[in-house]
Amino acid sequence: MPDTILIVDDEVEIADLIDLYLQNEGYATRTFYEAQSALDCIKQEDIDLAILDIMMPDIDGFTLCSKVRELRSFPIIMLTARDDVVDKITGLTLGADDYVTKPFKPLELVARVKAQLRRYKKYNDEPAKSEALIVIGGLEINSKTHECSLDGKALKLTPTEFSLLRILASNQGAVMSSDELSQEIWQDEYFEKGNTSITVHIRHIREKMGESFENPRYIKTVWGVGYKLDNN
Amino acid sequence: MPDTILIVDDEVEIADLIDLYLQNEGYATRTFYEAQSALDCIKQEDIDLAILDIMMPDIDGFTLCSKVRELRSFPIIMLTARDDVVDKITGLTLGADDYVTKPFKPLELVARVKAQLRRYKKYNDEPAKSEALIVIGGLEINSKTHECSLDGKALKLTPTEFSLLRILASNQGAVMSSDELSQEIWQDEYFEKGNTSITVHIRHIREKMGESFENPRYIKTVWGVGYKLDNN
DNA sequence: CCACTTCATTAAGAATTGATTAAGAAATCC
DNA sequence: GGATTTCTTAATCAATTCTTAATGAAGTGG
Repeated sequence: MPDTILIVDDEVEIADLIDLYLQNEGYATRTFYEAQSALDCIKQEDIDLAILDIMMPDIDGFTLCSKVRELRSFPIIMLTARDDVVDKITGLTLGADDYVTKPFKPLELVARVKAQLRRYKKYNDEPAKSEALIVIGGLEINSKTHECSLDGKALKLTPTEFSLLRILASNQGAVMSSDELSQEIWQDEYFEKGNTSITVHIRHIREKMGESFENPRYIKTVWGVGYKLDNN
Repeated sequence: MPDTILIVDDEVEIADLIDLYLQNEGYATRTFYEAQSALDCIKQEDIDLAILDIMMPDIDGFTLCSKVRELRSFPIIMLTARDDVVDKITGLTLGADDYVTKPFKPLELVARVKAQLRRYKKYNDEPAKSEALIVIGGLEINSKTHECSLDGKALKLTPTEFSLLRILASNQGAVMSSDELSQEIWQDEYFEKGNTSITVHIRHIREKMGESFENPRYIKTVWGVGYKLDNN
């Protein structure tokens, strides 16, 4: 039995586009162009994941998200028009599990749907990128407050340094190449520049963490491959 | 087996340029200068990613994109002449996954191709995930963390050594010639060099595993043929 | 047993890769 | 708009890693 995805977006073409893609991937879909009937649907049917637009005429996505959360605990992915940080933080607080900004790439959305479903079904799976608080040994990274501390002592990181560390931490143990890291940090803009600066940022982070390249406690260099962060 | 990239652009030089670059990267290519035969190709062959020009005489790229999407769900990268925001939104809505504006830097396009394929495969290649950890007897190879251990004791392998061992392990029991191993490790660059160094790498691995050539526990030499890894 | 092939071993230098540093761009903040 | 922070670039340096080539040992067939 395929997973059922709920789609709510007042922009008909967008909703239908998502619908098409998810159906092509073998999911069952329930598509609504306004919030109220979507809510009714949730009460009656078994939904595995919801994709909610934030900007909607009758109810805004945040309210809808809250209402859904009162009823169910399946993953929620929010669609937002711009890369609005405030929206992002608010949304995560309200119970959304992931964020996609419009205009989005359909296959990326599909990928995130798959990722969320996988994570939801297997609790032991790696933590999601949107996980607010990541703790690895004495290292704490709070995406919500954008704070970071090592052994209880606050680390003052620049934006790029923070992103880099968060990405490494949320893929704990996994080796990531400079290419992958660049792509994660800068999304699409990265192609216009090289990725040599990753090593510099790594160095700065290590410096602030009091780590040396020869004897790292957290950030390890894997020669010829990339970097990884773990607590071994 | 390399990924196959479909290229459609009525400007012959552009199409051929892209073709050349992608072939140099080891991709298989199908290049067309008009849309119709490209569509036929998609129906018949296994394509992993498409690069479509927007401005074309017979069908415009948007229409082509939609038609492709009705059939397949691999990533699509669109080429646009101007940096037109409206086009971008429209294109993404229609199902393109990325955008490159002309004139573009060939290596940037290549980078985007790689990025899209990586993202797509990450969520669509189940086998890749399950192969992350290979266990043969007391030998453990973790591709994700790039760690390797024998009887619980960590082995510190160089990149090439790791690749070599991983390839042998993932073809457990099968004899592989030096040629095959070279090809697997270095993909296409391998033709530029010989493959005599395989024996040296094998030796280093054996040394680190505490194996001797006369009495190997895992890596066996098959005279006149190659090497194999098993637990007999 | 002897030529011939194939693999093992070794060591050196060539090539690659990451670290480090500093300076100039770019972005951000007041 | 000027000052400050942050980021990127480029050049140099240090280390790791790879390849080559020479020599020796082991298998193979006559």
